[in-house]
Amino acid sequence: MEQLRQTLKVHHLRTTTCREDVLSTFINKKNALSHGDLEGALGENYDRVTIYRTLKTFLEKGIIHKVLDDEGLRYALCSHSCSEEKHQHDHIHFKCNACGETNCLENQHIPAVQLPQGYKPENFNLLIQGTCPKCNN
Amino acid sequence: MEQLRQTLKVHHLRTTTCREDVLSTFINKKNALSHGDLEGALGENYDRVTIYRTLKTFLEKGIIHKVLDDEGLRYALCSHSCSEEKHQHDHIHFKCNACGETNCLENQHIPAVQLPQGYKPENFNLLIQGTCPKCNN
DNA sequence: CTTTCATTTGCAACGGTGTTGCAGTATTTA
DNA sequence: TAAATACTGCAACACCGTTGCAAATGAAAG
Repeated sequence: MEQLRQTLKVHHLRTTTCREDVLSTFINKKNALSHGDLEGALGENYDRVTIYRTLKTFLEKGIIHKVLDDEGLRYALCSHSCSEEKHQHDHIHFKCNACGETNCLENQHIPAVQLPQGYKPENFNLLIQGTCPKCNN
Repeated sequence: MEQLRQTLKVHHLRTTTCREDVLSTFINKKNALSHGDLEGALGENYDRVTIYRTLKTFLEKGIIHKVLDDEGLRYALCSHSCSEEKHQHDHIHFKCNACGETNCLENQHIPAVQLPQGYKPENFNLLIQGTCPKCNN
């Protein structure tokens, strides 16, 4: 709770109940969340637009990052605290086709890829789809 | 032209001008296309909805596949003809942040990833963002 | 504690995306 | 050429994400 405020303060954001709630939702549910998920969880307390703006702000400040799967856009906490200037996201996301959850695989890094001449890579994003341990029985 | 019809026939689709035009657009422009791109190119001739349905049909038949980047959804031709049953897409997409184009890197495959216990992968999707050869000067 | 100022929120409205139902049209097959 | 089937266009709709503006809230200073 105090830690939430600390996180917001570090990123020069005012502490508001919406931001606290969104942030703690990300921390509690560990998987990636869509705007719709958050609206489902917090929608009675906050306006749609406010949640959109909160996500946008968190994105810009490097608190969360985008996660893409074939169904659309989600967001997940940045593990290694990213800054507004630098986002380093060469980690892997796993989407389970059974339960639908998408998770970051921490500590897993994307193996080096040999690109053809002239390509200058800056960001890597690997999405693996399949079945997760929970659903794999 | 005759080849287009052949492609449609192989997948048990009726040859219509819309399908021919959409397919030839994919073949001519080599990069991944969004629905909006196609609507821009063909929108005067066909209804929005028809283009959506054409894309959906091509997806199901394995003629095209989805390409995701942080701006949304695009589609690209399947190189190794996929079937309705099996889609194998362990190739790499490169999105240029300068010109905005997204391309499939043919012949490039995603290196093996060691997943934690219990994860059963089925599909791999690697998006690399950076600068492409055309823009890299 | 109160005042002030900047930031944040809620509301209303809007454009874009993608889907569905249905009637009419085009394509295939025989 | 006719009949059956598949495809298209139109209208309508739900959902996603954004913007402008007025009101409310938080931070900081007196």
